[in-house]
Amino acid sequence: MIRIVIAEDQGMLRGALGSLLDFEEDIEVIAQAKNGKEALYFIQTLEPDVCLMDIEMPLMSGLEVAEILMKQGSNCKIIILTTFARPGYFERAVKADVHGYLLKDGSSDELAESIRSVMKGKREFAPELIFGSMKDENPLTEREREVLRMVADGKTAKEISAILFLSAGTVRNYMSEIISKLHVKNRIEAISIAEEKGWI
Amino acid sequence: MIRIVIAEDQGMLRGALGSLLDFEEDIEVIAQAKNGKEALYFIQTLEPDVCLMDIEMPLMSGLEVAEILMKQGSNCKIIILTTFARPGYFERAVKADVHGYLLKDGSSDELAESIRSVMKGKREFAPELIFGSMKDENPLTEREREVLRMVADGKTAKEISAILFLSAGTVRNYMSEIISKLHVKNRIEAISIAEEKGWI
DNA sequence: TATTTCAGATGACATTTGTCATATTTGAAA
DNA sequence: TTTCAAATATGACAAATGTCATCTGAAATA
Repeated sequence: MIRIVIAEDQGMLRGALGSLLDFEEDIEVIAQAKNGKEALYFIQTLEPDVCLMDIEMPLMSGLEVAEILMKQGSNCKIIILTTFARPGYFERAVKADVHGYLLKDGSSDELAESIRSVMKGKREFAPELIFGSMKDENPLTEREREVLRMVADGKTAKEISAILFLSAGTVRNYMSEIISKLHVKNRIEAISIAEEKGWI
Repeated sequence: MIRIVIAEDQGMLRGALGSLLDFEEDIEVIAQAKNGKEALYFIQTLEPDVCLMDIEMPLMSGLEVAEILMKQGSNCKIIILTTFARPGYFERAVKADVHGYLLKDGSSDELAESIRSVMKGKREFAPELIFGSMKDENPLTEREREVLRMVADGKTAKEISAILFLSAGTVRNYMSEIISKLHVKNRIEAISIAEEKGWI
């Protein structure tokens, strides 16, 4: 019997997947988490074989949970299940040594098959990701991402400079560099692109 | 037997809901649409009793489909099933005379109950919506929304003025007015707020 | 009819944003 | 050890953005 935990913040999908996977002869859904913290807790206390993990969840993202578990040397096999094929997310997931990265696009039958496959030690990655993975690397430095994240939050150069203890001019330079690197014409486009690619 | 069509672009949820609702004794899922156009086609040709409709879908939004069906005097009862409790969406849905507006947060059992209830002529609205509905009205005029949508798209005042045959100054005035109405400090915050509330 | 409202425009102004050249320091890589 | 990239800074400038007061003409409405 494969013991699994489902971590997914959208109630309807969480419930539906839970019911459907529980119908499978060899799979048992032992817990359902609605945010990252719950997921971490369930995995640490229940030690499931597999965790089906959404990325964008409240309190803690699925990627953060995977990274913590890796550091702790957990034996639970993580399968990321998400909507977006963002290269940034995928790369981070691979680095966190997840056993699968699937898109919320296939059927639940395929999902059950992937779970069995992962239990046998295989890795399951959505084909869309394999091709889109190596190209489209994040061209931004850590500092630039930090700045862009705050800009995306509506902060002005001056506010950011105060938070980061930089001069306002430096913050402007970063934005200029970001805009140039992303080949866009202003900060708003930069935000769109970076969010779309999962770079910030 | 209640004949239903499911319109939902996310494959996993569509499939899972389809399977689960089909397990119900009195419900038959006769078609699954993955975008608005398909949904419209299925409803017009198959004449289901109920359509479970997502809002944000490719090609045509669920709200557009509902509006078209109302104009055509369709008998199919529409139940909107969406993630966001945006007052803007809700208001539009009510005007399109939908029979239900539920959030993707409840369980699939509750969903089945709501479908039965709607078949009996009742209207099913998520309680979160009822309270959030009348307040938080969209303060923006049509023109302002138009401008803000383009700004959110990364366009500059000059580009927008060319598209709308306005002067660049007028576009700036609109943005100024928008920023003031939304009580924010710049265009980026204005975009965030308006998108969050479903105003653009 | 008189009044108000709305879309649109202008001009002036301050502020913010984006670009560029250039410089220093520091740590990592060759 | 030299070299290079990253982080930081400054100053100058152009362009875009945000604010305000004011104006017109058309449409709605009291």
